[in-house]
Amino acid sequence: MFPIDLLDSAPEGANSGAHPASHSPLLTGLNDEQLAAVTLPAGHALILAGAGSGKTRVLTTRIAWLLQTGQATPGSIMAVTFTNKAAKEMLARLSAMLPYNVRGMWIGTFHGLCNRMLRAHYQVAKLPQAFQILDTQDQLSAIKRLCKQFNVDDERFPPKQLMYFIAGCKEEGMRPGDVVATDPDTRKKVEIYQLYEEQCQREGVVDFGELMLRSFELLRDDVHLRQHYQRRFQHILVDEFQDTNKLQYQWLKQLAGEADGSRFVSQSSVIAVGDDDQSIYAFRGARVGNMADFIREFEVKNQIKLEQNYRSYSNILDCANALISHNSNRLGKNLRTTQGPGEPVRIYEAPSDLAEASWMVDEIKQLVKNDGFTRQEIAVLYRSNAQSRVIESALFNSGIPYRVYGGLRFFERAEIKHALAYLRLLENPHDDTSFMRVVNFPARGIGARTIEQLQDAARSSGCSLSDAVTAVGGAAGTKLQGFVAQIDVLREQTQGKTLREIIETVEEQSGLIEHYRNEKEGADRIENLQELVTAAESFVTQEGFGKDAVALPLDAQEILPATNLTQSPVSQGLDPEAPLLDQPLQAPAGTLASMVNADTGETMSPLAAFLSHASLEAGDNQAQAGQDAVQLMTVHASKGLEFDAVFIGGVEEGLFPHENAMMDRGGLEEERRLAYVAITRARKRLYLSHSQTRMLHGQTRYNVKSRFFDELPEEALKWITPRQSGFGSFAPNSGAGGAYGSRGSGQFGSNSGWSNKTEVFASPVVPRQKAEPSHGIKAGITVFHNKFGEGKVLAVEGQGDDARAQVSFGRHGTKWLALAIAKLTVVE
DNA sequence: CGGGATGGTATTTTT
DNA sequence: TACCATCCCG
Repeated sequence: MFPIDLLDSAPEGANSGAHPASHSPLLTGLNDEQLAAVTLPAGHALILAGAGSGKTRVLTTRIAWLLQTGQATPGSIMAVTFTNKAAKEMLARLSAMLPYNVRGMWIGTFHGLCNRMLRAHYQVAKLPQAFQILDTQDQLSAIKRLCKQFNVDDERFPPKQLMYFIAGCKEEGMRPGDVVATDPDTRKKVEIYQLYEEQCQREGVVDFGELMLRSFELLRDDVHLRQHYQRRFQHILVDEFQDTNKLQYQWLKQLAGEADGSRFVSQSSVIAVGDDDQSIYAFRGARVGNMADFIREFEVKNQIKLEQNYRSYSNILDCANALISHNSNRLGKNLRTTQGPGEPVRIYEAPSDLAEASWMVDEIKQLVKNDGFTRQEIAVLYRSNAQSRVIESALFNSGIPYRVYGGLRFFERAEIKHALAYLRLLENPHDDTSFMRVVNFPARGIGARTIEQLQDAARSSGCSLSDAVTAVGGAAGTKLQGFVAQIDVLREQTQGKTLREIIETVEEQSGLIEHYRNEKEGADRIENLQELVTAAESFVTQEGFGKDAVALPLDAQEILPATNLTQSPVSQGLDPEAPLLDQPLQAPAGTLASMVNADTGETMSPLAAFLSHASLEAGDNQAQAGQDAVQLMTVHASKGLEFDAVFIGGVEEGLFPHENAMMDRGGLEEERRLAYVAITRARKRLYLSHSQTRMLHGQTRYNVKSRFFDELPEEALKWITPRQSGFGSFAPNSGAGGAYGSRGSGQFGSNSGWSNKTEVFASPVVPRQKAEPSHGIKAGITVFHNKFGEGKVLAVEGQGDDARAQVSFGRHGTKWLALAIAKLTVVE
């Protein structure tokens, strides 16, 4: 578990000022900014929370303060986050702070809360009660299936692209009818989007985007429901607001108030907490602009900046501040600390990616052996996953334990998905995605031919695959009916059983266990299947279903029939203002039996709840915690974490900033924010490194150091002398190094960096260019190439026919070109 | 139905 | 280079 911030270890004197309100133990230790944020008066507010400024503490303390001072009841509070991790964190802190149960409050992820709402009002939302949630994998296979069905040319319309299109539309709040399609390609995509929607509706499944959009529409279109929730949630707190997309913002607006002409009128208090400088998810629909829109549309009076940083020494913060100041259109913020300057930020230039990795390993050894750092507190960050390979192997070879973030998560593993598919079919036999996944797994002699027949039958009668099995004749049909019968038997068998028993029965009876038992590499998979039982068990008992977004018995207020909502909830004998103080701290085990939906009187089965949980929380993304291991992850994955020592590798043009990011508008600025996030992860020591050469896609690339180096304050940096051990083809000549010391980055801009490097790396491969060559091509000038267009010359080497130049062509990348062959014309 | 060959493709990612 | 998805064949 990684600490989210350092506030708990912040110096006691951080807030010595006497505040009248600080009599409450809740408020002690808060600095002025934090105190102001926590005790904000009713009304909308924006809290601009810098990295390491104690954002989570402010959020949770705010909620606790509202409750403690009687300004709010648990039922009137909603707190939204993006990740389950953040939601859990908030819940954990709150239950530690509050003397009573946090249950009554709506705390969760956007999707989790939407799910909760849709479960409660599934009829109004026109969903089956047992609707299943598709994750990205499921969504893609659903689209592939649809495309095959309708003979969509998957060359012209790759399923992946269609998925992005559909998800993108939903993020913007657009149904097929809302998309403005001017070209035939888009029209076709919209058509497929429409078909996809019909398919999902028929099968009773919703994807992540649909969860959000359907919930939004529910609020938008049902005035009683909307008013009910608006009245209920007097305090809405949004975490990581800079990451919200258009639809999420609209959803919040529905909850918060009504449009009145051109004005937006709201009775509740929306507190948006975020940091525009840490907005790094534009590529998946996040809209930083929501912050400005929020200020304008909600007529935000109170804006508070949390700029006091409790994490890093000032050299690190100076780097972060200086770097980010190169972005325009910021809301503006400067991190400060009372800690001293600390050590300088170290910058290392490696001759190759191998050498870079090997240097990191040496440095890590030093940190652990001499400087008292623990491996767990050391992180290696990189821009793209491909970079991890060399670092991993270097660490592996020197026997340093490490842990890589990312990769498949628990609920995404194939064997788990298979088991879940069976379970889903018990709940909802019309879930064709699940049907397809397991109809022939383990193998039952049901081949592609048979499936095609079945799909044809299902399509012509407009029913689900499960319902169509009787339409297929012959031996194939018998096999299909056998499968459906098997599912039916399972459903019968598991009736009234506990969740544990259900899963065990399904894993055994489906033949999954047997299948993996016969497989060479099956042992791990069987272990995972057993782990699934354990996960379900702990879901039922420990979590008590309160954690995640399932309809809770205590939420009976929400589960009112829509028709009754014309009356006040109070008239139903459900007082939304009733305090929940007298409720038990922990929900008793097996509370699910009491999960009655007041709407229909139906009970939400533990299985249904668990399936929602499995879709909404894919499980830990981090490998086996526990041992003291160095942490490897992308910069994106590092957001929200912090470490004593941080290495950022591959800080090179083309990689960081990434060349692909440069193509879209604002791409460079997002890359810079990404670098800002990376830098602010470090507490005590920070290393930035770049390499002259790098193996990428099986080709050696020659990269120039990142422009970001030029944006860092020289006083805070220390340029490390490369070691003299030889690595790769660009090993420095022995004795030629040692000239690095502390040097101004200003004297070599990104274009001239190379020639300076050659001073140190006086290798025969990259000789320093002294005399002006006759071809007139030299570093720094712009040239034109027939195929690649205009490019900047980074370096020139060799003479006569051997002469070659390294040219950076922007979107075409950086290339070495033989001047005798490539036709380069000098531009101007 | 499964295995091997082949070819296309390689930021970032949560729900 | 390395992974993957798809295809074709036994």
